[in-house]
Amino acid sequence: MRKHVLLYGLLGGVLIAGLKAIEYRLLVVEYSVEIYGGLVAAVFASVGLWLGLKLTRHTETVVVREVMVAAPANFERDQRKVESLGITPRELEILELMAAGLSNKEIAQRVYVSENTVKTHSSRVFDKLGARRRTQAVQLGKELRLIP
Amino acid sequence: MRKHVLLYGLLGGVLIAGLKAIEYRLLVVEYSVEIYGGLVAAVFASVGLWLGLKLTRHTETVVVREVMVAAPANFERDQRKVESLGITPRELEILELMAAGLSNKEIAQRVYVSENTVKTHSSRVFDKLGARRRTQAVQLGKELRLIP
DNA sequence: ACCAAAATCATCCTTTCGGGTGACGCGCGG
DNA sequence: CCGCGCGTCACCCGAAAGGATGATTTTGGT
Repeated sequence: MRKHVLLYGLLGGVLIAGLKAIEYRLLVVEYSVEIYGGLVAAVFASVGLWLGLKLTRHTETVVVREVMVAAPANFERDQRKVESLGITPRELEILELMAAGLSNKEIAQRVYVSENTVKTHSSRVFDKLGARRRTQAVQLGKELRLIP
Repeated sequence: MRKHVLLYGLLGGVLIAGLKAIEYRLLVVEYSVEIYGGLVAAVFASVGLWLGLKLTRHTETVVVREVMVAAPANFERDQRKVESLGITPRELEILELMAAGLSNKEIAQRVYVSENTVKTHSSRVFDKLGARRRTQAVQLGKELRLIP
């Protein structure tokens, strides 16, 4: 800012000096006064305009417009809760399939493991979520933003 | 905008004329040239600066930031689907409690009926929804907007 | 290479679910 | 009055789910 003012003043001085020189050289020319008056006007107007623009260039008003967004469209897993509960990726996967309404047997076929394995995973999930039934686990999973 | 330009030009003309008059009146004064040059400079600089400010004052940058707003707050039951599926209010109630993760026994205690009754209700709901498991029924119920 | 976590599978046992069936009472409309 | 829809309840049986425990294999990081 101060730089601008100094520059401005300096520029003014130089201009005045220049004009003075011009004045003596163009004394013989008629309307020299108007000419250099116009010059001065033009230059300073330009500089002023430029300065004005410069000073307000970054005066942006940020308008935040809140938009209703379909909530279920963008689901973001709460990774912190997942970690704090110590739920593994596989367990999360089984939980999702449970939420989709699949039985243990169907889940087993889907992920190519034995039904026993699915039961183990689900048991662990229930334990970590504090759930006793799969419907409860699903409900908690959705509430805690672990699954969509 | 054009108004500004015209005003600017007019003001320039007036100033020039004024200066011309001043010039003749102050001919005797030394440095009259510098004085009115400075005047011109000052005036036009001011005008330019003012114009610059004026032109950019309302340069608002509209930033649309999509914000997640509590969307699931508004649940509207699809009454048409409820009727078309022939689901009774009581069945819907049991379905909601199932979705909350309650067991048949817990539901029975909650609504003051026997567990057998809850089982018949749930069986009917499964039949009407085409579900084989309660988790599936819950999933379908949410999908069809029968329950929140 | 080694350790810990994760994933896998199994077995035994209990509880819960779900299907099927039958029955009873109540209220409402033909 | 009688039928119908709804809500209620019961019994049986097989399937699915859940708890407890132990074991083996994969995998990821130091």
